Amino acid sequence: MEKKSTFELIYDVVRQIPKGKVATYGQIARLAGNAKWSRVVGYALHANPDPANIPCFRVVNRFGGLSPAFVFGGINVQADLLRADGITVRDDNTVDLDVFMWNGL
DNA sequence: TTAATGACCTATC
DNA sequence: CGATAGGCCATTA
Repeated sequence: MEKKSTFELIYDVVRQIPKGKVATYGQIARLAGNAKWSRVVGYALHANPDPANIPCFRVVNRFGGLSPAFVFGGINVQADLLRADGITVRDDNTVDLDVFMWNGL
């Protein structure tokens, strides 16, 4: 039943995000293979069927701002998780992409 | 089945 | 340089 759907590709990229770094939807979409999956990427993370291996909290938009709706338990929790990874989360739940934007190994 | 929406980005004027 | 518009894929109703 699983045939490597777009979600799998997106999850695969998100899973490659190293600790202490964050990736953007567009970047993930690009690494996934198509730079137009940006929307589907957000959808995939929104579905987040495997939050255990899909740290959506490490995924931020182009502005470095986290999502308005978190699934792990609370958006403020995400900021805490990012901080636990050594990431600097701003007061507005924004991350410094200039320092943590994952290059995409 | 069709239609509409969505945690977005990129390109162009 | 700055701002606007459009587009693309998948999911859900």
